[in-house]
Amino acid sequence: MTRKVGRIRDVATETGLSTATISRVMNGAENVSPKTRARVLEACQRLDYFPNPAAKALSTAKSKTIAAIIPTIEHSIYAKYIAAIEQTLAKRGYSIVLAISNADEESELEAAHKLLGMGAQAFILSGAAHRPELSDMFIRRGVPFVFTSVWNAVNSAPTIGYDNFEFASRAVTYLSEKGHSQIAVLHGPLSESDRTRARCDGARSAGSEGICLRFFETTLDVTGGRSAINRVLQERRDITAVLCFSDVLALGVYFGLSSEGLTVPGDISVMGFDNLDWSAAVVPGLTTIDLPAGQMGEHVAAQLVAHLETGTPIMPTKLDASIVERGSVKTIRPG
Amino acid sequence: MTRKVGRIRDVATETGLSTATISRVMNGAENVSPKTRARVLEACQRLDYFPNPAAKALSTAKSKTIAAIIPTIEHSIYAKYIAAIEQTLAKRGYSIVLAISNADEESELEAAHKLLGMGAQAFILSGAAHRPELSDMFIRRGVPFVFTSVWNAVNSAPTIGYDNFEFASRAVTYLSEKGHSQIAVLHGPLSESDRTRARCDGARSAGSEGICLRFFETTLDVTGGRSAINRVLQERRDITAVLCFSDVLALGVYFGLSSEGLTVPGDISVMGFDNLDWSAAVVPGLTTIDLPAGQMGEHVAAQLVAHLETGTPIMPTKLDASIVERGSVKTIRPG
DNA sequence: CTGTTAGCGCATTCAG
DNA sequence: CTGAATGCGCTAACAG
Repeated sequence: MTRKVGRIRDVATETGLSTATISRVMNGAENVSPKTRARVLEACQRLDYFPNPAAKALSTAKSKTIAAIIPTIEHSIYAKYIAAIEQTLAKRGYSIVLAISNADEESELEAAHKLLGMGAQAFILSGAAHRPELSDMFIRRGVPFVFTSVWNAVNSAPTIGYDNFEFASRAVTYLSEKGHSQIAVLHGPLSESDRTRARCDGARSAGSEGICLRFFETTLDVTGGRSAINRVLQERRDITAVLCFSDVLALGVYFGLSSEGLTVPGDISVMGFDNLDWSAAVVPGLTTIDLPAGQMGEHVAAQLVAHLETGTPIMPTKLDASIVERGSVKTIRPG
Repeated sequence: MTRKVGRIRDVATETGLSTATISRVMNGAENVSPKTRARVLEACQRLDYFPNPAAKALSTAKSKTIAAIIPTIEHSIYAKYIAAIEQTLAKRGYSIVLAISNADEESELEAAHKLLGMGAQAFILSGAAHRPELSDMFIRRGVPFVFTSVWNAVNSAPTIGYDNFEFASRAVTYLSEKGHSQIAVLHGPLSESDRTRARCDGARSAGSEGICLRFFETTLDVTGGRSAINRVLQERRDITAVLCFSDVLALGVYFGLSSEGLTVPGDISVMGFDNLDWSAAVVPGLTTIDLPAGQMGEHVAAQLVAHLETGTPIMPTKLDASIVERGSVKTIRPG
């Protein structure tokens, strides 16, 4: 078996030029005569030459790779987010290396270690709860990082995300304006996500004015939504609306309700969180908060690349979301 | 600003040892005295030393990185698959770099180029339709690659996946055994996926024996399922079962049917493909094909790493799937 | 058990 | 516009 791939030196001897010139051509430097450039390009083609990534990275101290550590990829909202990051990065010549922490701070730290050791130039994290060593590590090494999916003005590290507290509060307000005063709030495991905790707090903050909130924790999937709504029905038949902190939960509620012979919004109103791609297609269409997951991904990716390339400081960014009104919430008493 | 990170040489001078010894310690070589090892480790800690990934990669010609190019990440089935790959690779000290091709062969080729230039040591592709240059490129460079999500015994490249043709055929057979002879088949865009084409062919192959199949192409999402079932109802009121080549489509069918006042499986039986995590939670539970997405991810990742580390040849692997029977398919005339 | 010596493949001065 | 020389940080023989 002959040598796997050509090296810059092969191209140099082949063309009778120096490696410096080849390098110039490969990197699109201006100061190369068109003739030479053409000759080099032709030889590269012929020898199937491809600059060695490791050598290049070593020489330039740039791997063109950005790491993202996410709690899980199996919730569509994260899939959308990752897709946006990848597309944005790709457009700028960067790649994304992925790690999944399973919402565990320890795994997150380990993953960060590993990805640093893989040459990631910057990090995209999720949420606000992390091991303190995490930031320390990035700061010591001068590796830029940003937290997403949350918004925290006073955070020491830049944050690009949205205010979960506010969104939840807004959702409750919306529901109360529709005349609902007995509201069940369905949410995922509090222990796993600071975003969930923030949403619960936000809901509570809006709920104090004469409307009664009941919280139900469950697993963050359709099955969880179903079992939670069953608990709701058992405990509180006076509930008129259920706010789900994920559309996935809402879907479970739809089915749980229908299997009890109850209809949405006739018997109970349902509101979601996320605005997943199917939220418009269910019957009735799900009224939900349109989380800017895609937009967030684009923002983080774009800003991180800009920072890496030109030193532009990373701007803490607070993304907004609106409530998309569809058919799942009924007005109980007008005005 | 002082130097970002310590280098091996710093640790060497700090401890009064040679870089070779430091390197030995960092790589867990046996032939280092415990005392020396401890001293080195301590110094690494203190100097916050971390081997430079690029230098290491250059020296060893190993980046410990594997690339996956997928058509889309927004279908849960792929998310599950990616998660499995990531977890398996992580356990073995490898990372996954991701690219999304949007089911476009041209983008796929570009992405492969880019990821090669990032130092990926192996490639995980999806489907069987690719630009011929793709394989050429990998072969020339001696970069291992495998195709997934499909099964093709005669493929030149190793394949780890399942037989879409067979699964679809099996699904139709299942339905016909339940007494259904007028079946609508809902599928995504034929032009975008060879797996979809294989499934259609498979269904057709099983359909020849006195049962009538009608194919409906639509977009591969819940909305697509809804609109397709409407077309079905308009064109063929004699249909008793609909086979969806994705659970996502089936969900749309559920809602489309219910909004027409039809019930599953009372009026129409529905069968899916994928067995997504919510398929058991919908009402009625969705009878579907349990695609081994997670298993497939583990297999590919494990085999690729084994091949990279020990040269174990990659075994073409055909994964099986079973039909999980839940409540969405009714028996029309008993056995 | 530890040190010395070469590269790995490329980018980048500095000359010319 | 092009070439020669040097170094990026680490691993891997080869000595001792």
